[in-house]
Amino acid sequence: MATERYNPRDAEPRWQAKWSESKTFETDNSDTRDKYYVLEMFPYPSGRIHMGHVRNYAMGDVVARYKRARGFNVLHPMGWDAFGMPAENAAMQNKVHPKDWTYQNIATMRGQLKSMGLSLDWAREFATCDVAYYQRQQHLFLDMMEKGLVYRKQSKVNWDPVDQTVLANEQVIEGRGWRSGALVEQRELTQWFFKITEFAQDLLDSLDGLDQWPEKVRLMQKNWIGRSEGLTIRWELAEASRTAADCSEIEVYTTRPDTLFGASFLAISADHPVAKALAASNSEIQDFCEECRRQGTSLAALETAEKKGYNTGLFVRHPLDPALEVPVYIANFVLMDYGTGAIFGCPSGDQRDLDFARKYDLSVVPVVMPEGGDAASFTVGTEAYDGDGVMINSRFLDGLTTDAAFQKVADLLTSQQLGNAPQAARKVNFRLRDWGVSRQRYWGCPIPVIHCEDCGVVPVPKKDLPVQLPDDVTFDVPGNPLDRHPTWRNVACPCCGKPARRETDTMDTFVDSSWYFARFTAPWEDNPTDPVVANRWLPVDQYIGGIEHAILHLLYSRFFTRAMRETGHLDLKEPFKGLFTQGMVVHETYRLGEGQSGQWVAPADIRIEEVDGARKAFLLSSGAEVAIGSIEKMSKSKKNVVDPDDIIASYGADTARFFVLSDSPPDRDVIWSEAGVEGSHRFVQRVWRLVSEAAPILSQVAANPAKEGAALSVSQAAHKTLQAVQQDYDKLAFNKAVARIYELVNTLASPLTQVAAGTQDDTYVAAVRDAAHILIQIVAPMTPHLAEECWSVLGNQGLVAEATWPAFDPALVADNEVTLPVQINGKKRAELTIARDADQNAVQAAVLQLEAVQAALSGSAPKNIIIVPQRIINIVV
RNA sequence: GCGGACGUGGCGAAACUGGUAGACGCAAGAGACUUAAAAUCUCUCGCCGUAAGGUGUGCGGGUUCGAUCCCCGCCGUCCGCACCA
Repeated sequence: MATERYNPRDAEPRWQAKWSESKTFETDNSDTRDKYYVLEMFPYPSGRIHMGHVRNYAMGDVVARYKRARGFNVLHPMGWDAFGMPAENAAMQNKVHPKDWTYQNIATMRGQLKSMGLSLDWAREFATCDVAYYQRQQHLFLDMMEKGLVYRKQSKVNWDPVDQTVLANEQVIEGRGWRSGALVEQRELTQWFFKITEFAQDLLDSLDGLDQWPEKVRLMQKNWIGRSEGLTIRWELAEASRTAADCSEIEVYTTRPDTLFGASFLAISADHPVAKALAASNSEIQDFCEECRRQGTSLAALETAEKKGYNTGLFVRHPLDPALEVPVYIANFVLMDYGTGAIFGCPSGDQRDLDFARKYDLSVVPVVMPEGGDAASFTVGTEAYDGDGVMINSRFLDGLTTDAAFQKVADLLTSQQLGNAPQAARKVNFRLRDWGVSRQRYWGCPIPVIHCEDCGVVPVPKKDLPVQLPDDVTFDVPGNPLDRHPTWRNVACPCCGKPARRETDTMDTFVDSSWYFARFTAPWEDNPTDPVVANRWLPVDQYIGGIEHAILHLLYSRFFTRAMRETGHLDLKEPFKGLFTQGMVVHETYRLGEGQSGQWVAPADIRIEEVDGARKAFLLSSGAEVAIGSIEKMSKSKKNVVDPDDIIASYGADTARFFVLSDSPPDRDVIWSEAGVEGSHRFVQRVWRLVSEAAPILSQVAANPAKEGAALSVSQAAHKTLQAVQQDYDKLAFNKAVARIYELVNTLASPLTQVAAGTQDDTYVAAVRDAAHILIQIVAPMTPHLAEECWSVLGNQGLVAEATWPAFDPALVADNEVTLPVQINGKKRAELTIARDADQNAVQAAVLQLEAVQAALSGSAPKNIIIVPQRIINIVV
């Protein structure tokens, strides 16, 4: 019987409309079933969705649909990370208002996402640039200010003098602004900061509890937070040095107080107060410090930068022996904002210090040798020894382990007085810095404060929120339009009523994405959250997104969750219980011509042929051969992009979804290929053909699995697959689920064809219908439109999207007989099929009867027989 | 430099963390149906060998009845951090 080909262009919009009409995916906060919150990282509205989005949202959608079928009350929302620079760049280039540009992009991309058939609750959609959203963000900011989690301080920034804006480190390329190309200056600006360091220890400790996060991400965060335990030690300046330094001591942070007797110099940062004091009266020092500051802008230069120092002529006294005097250098490798901006150098125990000492001819005293070494002969030449070991040349520390020496020095110096304070203090240090959120830009959330000459920094009263971005701005002049707006920045002080001015900085867009997951739980609320509702929905059970957000976004969100707890908007610490980082979608590249004159060619403009067993690419227009290049992340510059719209238009959303979930494990990159997509499309068509051809007969019999007879194997295959796919979905192993489903379709092909031919009895048809239902339900999370179409053609009422997950029959899943591989000396030589519950003796007796075994033994007794129940038999001869 | 991950057919991969290596898909080849093509269906497909058989999970060792999996030493690829005291 002939059926029509499955036409996704007809079926997909139809089912999307149906889901929308019946509000299938709108979530009710008052539903009392167990909750499940699945969230994919929301997109930046750049203009169009790309394949990476398709993969990300397809994965989330499988989870959402699967959990819904399993009976959970699922929250699966979507929104837009809508503030940020590209909108301003577009404004400058194309004279379009950032707001218009952004909302137009959102409209386009919303349409694209809807065409994917995602089971999203669109009723909760918002964009972070919606006034309603950023008003609540300002509310949070004020609450955090009140709790002391927000403060202002002077901070060094990369300043682009042409664009008149602050640049992020990654926007500085070889010391120049990425847009303007101007030499970037280091400027001191007063900036707003979030006190993320307040939670440093907790952010670190809690990582242990995030057992559903990738180990890799936890490790990255751990390193980023960078906890170290050490000692701050005060070094007294020699009398003669005090006047020039304008102080009497230098404080140093060290994690290796055990190596103190190896100290041969002190090095301070160019920004250290002592360096500044010296520079004031010495132009050479001033020049050196300037040079140190300049090198800080170039990332590449840092790697190879030579270790340079300037001998200040100052001396400090050794804390363990005042008679020892140690020279003080200004060094280009010492950072002012880590530790105390000053270090002591122990050349024998640190490669960098050793290089420095060799360069400036400072003494190198080995103080630690590896355990079991010989103290008399141990020397350090060109390689420092920075491991643990035994103390030498360290007077009263000699013979101790590094660990014991650390403790002994720490105890001694913390109880020893210098002046009227302890000479040293134990100190835990973090690499993590406070989060600077000020951006001198228009398209962001305005920081809700007012600067008054009399009252200082005054928070905007909550009743006056939102502080709304003015629409009448222009981008024809560089700099922040808010800063030069004629009226917006002028405002009366909320305290004294005198003329004052608004803060014109806006917030880093990472702030916007640090709490959107909480807002989704009640996006209509007047307050940032409804704490009762938010606490019930959070944490997000499964968060899915790119590994590129492993550190910043996830760390900031963890911080915000803690801050929102302190301000009463939430009551939990960790926002994301499960995290999954998906791989990219990559594609071959094609290049016409070589070297400089070469041009990238889009996949759509070529055809692939096999010539003498080798794949070759040819230009469609001219037939010219095109070089097939490496497989890389899809990018506009390399033209190796495939537009999801095109794919959906020609193959349908189900094919696109199914393809991005097949083949590669979801955390690895998947290679987009035309052949692969066609394979997925063939699968979709095949399922439809098999089911629809059998449908007229299947629909006349109620589904019922077979317990015996001809259809038993059909029912067994279906129920086994059901069990396996269920486990795969639980582990997000979509590629394995796909393989299982292919297998099931292969086994059902013949039974379905036989049913269609009308050659089978009712019992058989009932079993096949049961199997078909299982197939439809297990593919439904991946190819939901196809599933609905099949479901309906079988005459079923209601939607698959609303159907309960089928239960597998344990009796059909367990085999009565097992086939065991039989090894002889570890190599497989035979198979033995035997009752599943056969005991050891029965197995042994049976295996010895096997021809292959008898041949191997040739009459003699086996040396050993290993029987692993239901696994394997190994006979050693 | 430090930290981490990975390495399996022509390709993407699987193998219940010690038990039949290569499931499933892609590509390729042969055949059936067709006037023909597409679609569909059947079969073959790690390597060497006509075959029996041998061999095989980056390379070299080790533990074990048995190793893709555990241990030691190399080689290679990718990612993160980067003067952090």
